[in-house]
Amino acid sequence: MTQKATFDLEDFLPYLLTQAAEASSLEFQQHYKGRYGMLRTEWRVLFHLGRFGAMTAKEICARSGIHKTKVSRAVAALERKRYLSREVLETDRRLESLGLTPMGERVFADLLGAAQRFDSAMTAHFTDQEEAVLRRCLTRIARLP
Amino acid sequence: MTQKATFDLEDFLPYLLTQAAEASSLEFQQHYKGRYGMLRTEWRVLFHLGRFGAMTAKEICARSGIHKTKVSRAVAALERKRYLSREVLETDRRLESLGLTPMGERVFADLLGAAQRFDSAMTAHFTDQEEAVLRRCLTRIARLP
DNA sequence: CCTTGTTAGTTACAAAACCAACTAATATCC
DNA sequence: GGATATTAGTTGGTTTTGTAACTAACAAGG
Repeated sequence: MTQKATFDLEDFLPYLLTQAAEASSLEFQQHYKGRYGMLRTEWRVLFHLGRFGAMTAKEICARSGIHKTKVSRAVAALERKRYLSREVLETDRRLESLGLTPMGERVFADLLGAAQRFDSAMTAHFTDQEEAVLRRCLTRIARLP
Repeated sequence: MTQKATFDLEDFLPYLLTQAAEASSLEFQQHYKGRYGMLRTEWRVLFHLGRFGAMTAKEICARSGIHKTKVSRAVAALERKRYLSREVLETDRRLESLGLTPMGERVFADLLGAAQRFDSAMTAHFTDQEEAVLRRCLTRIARLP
């Protein structure tokens, strides 16, 4: 990219990314927070369990990159809401299999649909080519370190 | 974009945006946090003052979109660090002109350089065309609501 | 002027994130 | 087999954020 004479915060990619992320996340919050009183980490944990089936907290951490303390609190919150149930594994009693309850499954189905529609509405602003580039670049940035 | 059969969290744009934003922000944090003990809002306020010169807190809010309570706390923190000084305006004594001290200017110059290098290093992973699309899409998303 | 309304900025309190220490169960190694 | 180390998950204490109420200065209408 040709170098600019001035450098504003809007030219700084981490800033641009943060602004875009906040704008889109805030809007989608309405669905999981407004309708189900869930926090973002709870929604993400619910998603993983709904999408991939029962697993341990450790596996959720590995898949999502969320820290174990956040997962632990999200699991406790989802359990209080009766969206999730635990079962200690007899093969290794440190481990708990975490699974969605029928109610949790219904919430997941609802939020999954909302997420798909939200995503479609967002990408409708772009051409197929733009969207492909956007997703590719974001994926690469997310894996940078 | 052609519809996918399955929908994973990685396909959800707000999630992808958040992951990319966190990855890039975390890395750049080292500069302002590691070297100067600053929080992100402090860095952003410092940037605006360095880039555009002295202004009131209200103007920082308008330019940056940061809420006034966060600006208020960031200003107080920057003042404690002696990077910023205030001057009550006699024309309207509710207003304070906020400006960087010489030390604040030095910190700004250092961080500005770091930001430019960081940005260049990031965009080096993309073609000019990809970068243009990326920035355009992000800007549009950031202004969605 | 002098009540009423607005604006700039701060502060107080509650919600949430962060980090580090902790418990309980299992694995390892002599 | 028993001390030591690891691993899964939780909890406590501190920082940071968010929200809403607050103060001080100015503005406007009567």
